[in-house]
Amino acid sequence: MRLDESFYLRGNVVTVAKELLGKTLFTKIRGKVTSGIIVETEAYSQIEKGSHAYKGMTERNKVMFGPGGAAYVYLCYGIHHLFNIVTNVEGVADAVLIPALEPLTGEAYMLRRMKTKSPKRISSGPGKLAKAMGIDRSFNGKYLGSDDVWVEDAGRAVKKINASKRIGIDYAGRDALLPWRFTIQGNPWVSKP
DNA sequence: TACGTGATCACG
DNA sequence: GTGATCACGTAA
Repeated sequence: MRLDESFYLRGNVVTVAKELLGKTLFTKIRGKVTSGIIVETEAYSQIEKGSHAYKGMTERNKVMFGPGGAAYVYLCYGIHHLFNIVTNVEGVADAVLIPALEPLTGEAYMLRRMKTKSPKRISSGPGKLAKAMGIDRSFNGKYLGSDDVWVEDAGRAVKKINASKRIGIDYAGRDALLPWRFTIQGNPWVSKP
């Protein structure tokens, strides 16, 4: 069953980040459907330095200030696209980064996008995930109820969630230590710590 | 451990 | 305008 906006509009981004584990992310691009189980998430809140929204709204992050349930996609280091899901109500800029998933359907399409024949770790890392799923900046601002990108609850149970500090935000000082990275413990598709 | 790569942001 | 910076990935 497809998640609707009430899932994303909730006020606690950490809760939403945890509950996204085990859900299935889909994209459909020019008729090509790919999907994967979300095995890793990172929560970002407007009130801490790790978030793009910490210093207020800019042209890049304005989607984060809209209502939950939109995709926030941006280019990082000039090369990689990173895929986030905006949460919370309009005016509060919370978001969940999706760094890794376990391929489920359309793996052949993912391999072609990655230009590799090895199925291993094609989506373990935020940049690789976006590339494998065909996500680029044209997805920025798209609502997750659209026909291009959505999340479904397949009723998959998550046994144990592991919490750790988020990756790549050392500049955030004390906030870099927040244990807001969540992974499905033991899942081999989780990105390297 | 080093660095490619280009949009973005905070200055003027 | 311009320069520093950046929620990564890969090679070595």
